[in-house]
Amino acid sequence: MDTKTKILNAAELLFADKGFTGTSLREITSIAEVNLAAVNYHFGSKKELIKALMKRYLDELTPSLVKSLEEILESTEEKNLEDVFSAFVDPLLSLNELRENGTSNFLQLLGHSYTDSQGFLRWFITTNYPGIIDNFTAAVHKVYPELSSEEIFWRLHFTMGTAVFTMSSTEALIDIASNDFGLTLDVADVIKRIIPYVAAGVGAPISK
Amino acid sequence: MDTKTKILNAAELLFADKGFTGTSLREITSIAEVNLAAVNYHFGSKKELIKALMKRYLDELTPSLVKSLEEILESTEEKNLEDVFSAFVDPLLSLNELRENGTSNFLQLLGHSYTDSQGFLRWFITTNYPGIIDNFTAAVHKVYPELSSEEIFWRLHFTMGTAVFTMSSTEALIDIASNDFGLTLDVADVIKRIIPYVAAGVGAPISK
DNA sequence: TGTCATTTTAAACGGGTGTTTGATATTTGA
DNA sequence: TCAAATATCAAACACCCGTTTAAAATGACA
Repeated sequence: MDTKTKILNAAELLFADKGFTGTSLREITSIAEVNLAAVNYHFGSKKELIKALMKRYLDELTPSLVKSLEEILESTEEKNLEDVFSAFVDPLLSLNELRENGTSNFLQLLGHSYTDSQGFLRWFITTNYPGIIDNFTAAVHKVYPELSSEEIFWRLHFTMGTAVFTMSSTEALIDIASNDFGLTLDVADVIKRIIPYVAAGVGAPISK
Repeated sequence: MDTKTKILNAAELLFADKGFTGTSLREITSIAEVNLAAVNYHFGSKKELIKALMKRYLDELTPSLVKSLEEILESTEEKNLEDVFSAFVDPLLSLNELRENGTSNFLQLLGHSYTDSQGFLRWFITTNYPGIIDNFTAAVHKVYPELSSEEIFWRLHFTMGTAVFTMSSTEALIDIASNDFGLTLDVADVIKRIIPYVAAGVGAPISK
């Protein structure tokens, strides 16, 4: 495995767990078993490393997500909101085949992009806005025409909040679920529980 | 204003904006206009300062939330899920009267507790679990008896995710909403948009 | 007014941070 | 094969971190 990949893999592990500001380059290069200076040599800076890490997932996710949503848009069959969200689920779960814990790692990284440092959220949205948000808006509009695109925008972000937050705290929640309800759960289980929730949320009646 | 309060106010501002690990004691004491050593003198450590900051809100919020939920439990009138969530909204919005931007600050701090450092989420839940979660579960159970307490537990956490993440990114989102839809919004507007969403989410049909 | 506890202060402590340097290996292509 | 480009390395850079110290200032109370 080449140095760049070793760094990205170690960074993903640590960033997802401890956040961007909470993880040092020395921890990363130590786990990656490469020299400290390699990060700046290959990526330029810590900030660029973070972007490269997100890009590695987004390059995989965005096209399959766009395709999945377009299939709904072009389909002649009757579709409902759960179908629209299931269009999200398969591309997201396929990140698990790409890399171990790919799905939850990506969503946790996305969560840190929201809260860790100002600007990453904006960067994420602006570099992926047209592909994903427009298609999502169109797909929701198809199955729920009364909803304005403005309202869809908000409900999409509520939905992202739900997914991202849940994944960021999956470990703690699975632990609590096990202690209080005697359940053993994995990421796929949690996602299956989220779908009815967010589908109902996006499909909520329009308030005045 | 005494030193402790000056520190707490400055810490709240910075922690909410930049997270716990992203904010240094030197920034805090500089903005609070107190000596650097005052934090360790009055609070013991940075970690204890964070707990004191959360406690300042929770001492205010928990009793009024419990009371608000108990009113629904004891009410003989017919209640629906939107009523249950409105029970959350008033106590949350009243934090705005306690302190400027109190509501969004608290929710952002809560968000950082989840993602910033391992352990704070657990601390928050265990110190507030009986009061809030049990009452919420009972209130939801009253208006939606078919839902198991296990399912309610999950849907409550999805709801917290929605609220916490929306507030964590309110600034960016309000900005985008203004650019793309020509809207001017404040926190109360956003919360009003969230309620139908989360009420519908929690009230979603039970999946098999 | 003088004593004693409380609070504030400047300075230093030991250690960790991201980044840069210049020398040394390693790989590449003519 | 041998020079040129690429990659790795240990060491140092300048700076920021949370915490501690011991002296100075302030407060309360007899």
